[in-house]
Amino acid sequence: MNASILKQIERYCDENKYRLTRPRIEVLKIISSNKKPLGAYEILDALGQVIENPKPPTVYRAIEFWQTLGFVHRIESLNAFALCKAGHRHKGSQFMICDDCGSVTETHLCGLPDQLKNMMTAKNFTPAYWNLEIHGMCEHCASRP
Amino acid sequence: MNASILKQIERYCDENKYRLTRPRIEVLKIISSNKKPLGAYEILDALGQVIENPKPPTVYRAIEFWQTLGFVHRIESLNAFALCKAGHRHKGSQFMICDDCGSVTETHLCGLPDQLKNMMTAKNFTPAYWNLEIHGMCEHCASRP
DNA sequence: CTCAATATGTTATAGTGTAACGATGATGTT
DNA sequence: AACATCATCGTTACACTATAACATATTGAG
Repeated sequence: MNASILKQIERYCDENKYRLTRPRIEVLKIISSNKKPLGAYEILDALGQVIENPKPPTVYRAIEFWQTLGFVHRIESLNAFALCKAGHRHKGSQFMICDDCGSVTETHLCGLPDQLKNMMTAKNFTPAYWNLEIHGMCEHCASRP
Repeated sequence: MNASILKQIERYCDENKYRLTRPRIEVLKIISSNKKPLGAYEILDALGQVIENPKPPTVYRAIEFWQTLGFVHRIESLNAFALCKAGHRHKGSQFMICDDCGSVTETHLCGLPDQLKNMMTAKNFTPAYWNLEIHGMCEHCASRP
């Protein structure tokens, strides 16, 4: 289901001379094949079924690689990582996190809301990147008995 | 300089029957007397100068207490804690984090920007609380050679 | 005073992340 | 092809962040 995104990422790396090494590919596959964000050690466990006895740095390095390229995001309040489903780089991330079922949905604004932009301007703060994590209850969980 | 905020918090706890115990007070003082957010173990070190050989749970319990009341916020992307300078509870936090000097400024919107609210509505997501951390460069650092 | 609830002290350990270093593999140049 | 160079990897060891569990102490209500 995320095959097209993976293809897209693969092509992006080819075109831009980023090396698609074994641990990077496997880590990306693991992250992309999960609906929910995964902790680094969950990724490590999964990686262990594909690569011989991997160690934490292997996972963290791969994560960092994908994060730098913008294809993986870190959900700070969960210490977890998720695939970015937007086909482009972006400086900001917004997540809706259901505290009931644990599902995480990313939304793409591609820019700070005006109200916030104004606040930055007022304080002469130059934003580089940002992350918004909204906890609450998703549609599905709200409509349950 | 944060004396008035501390007084305010003290009164709030008195009025609402929240117990102001030694570790809670000391931890709050430590957090409030620092301009920058502190890590839990930095707080622990500081606490050690006031209380005999404190342990991590002592710090984490006090932090959790103040967090629940809304007087202390956790900066997720820094694993650090800061005093909330608003005299009221709020469901959302916004921080501007200068990656150059490490200063952190909290702003108070008291509500999600419309653009985001609309997105929640569209997805039928019920927000409970949220946290926005904007990294970048502060006024002071931007105007330096 | 006594009970129940709340908070603490303490030990131990779980969970998350990184520094450091040698080995390996890719790339470009002669 | 041989070499130099740089990026990546494997591995060990450890640092940092956070919590479970249980015994003890303190508080407030009846």
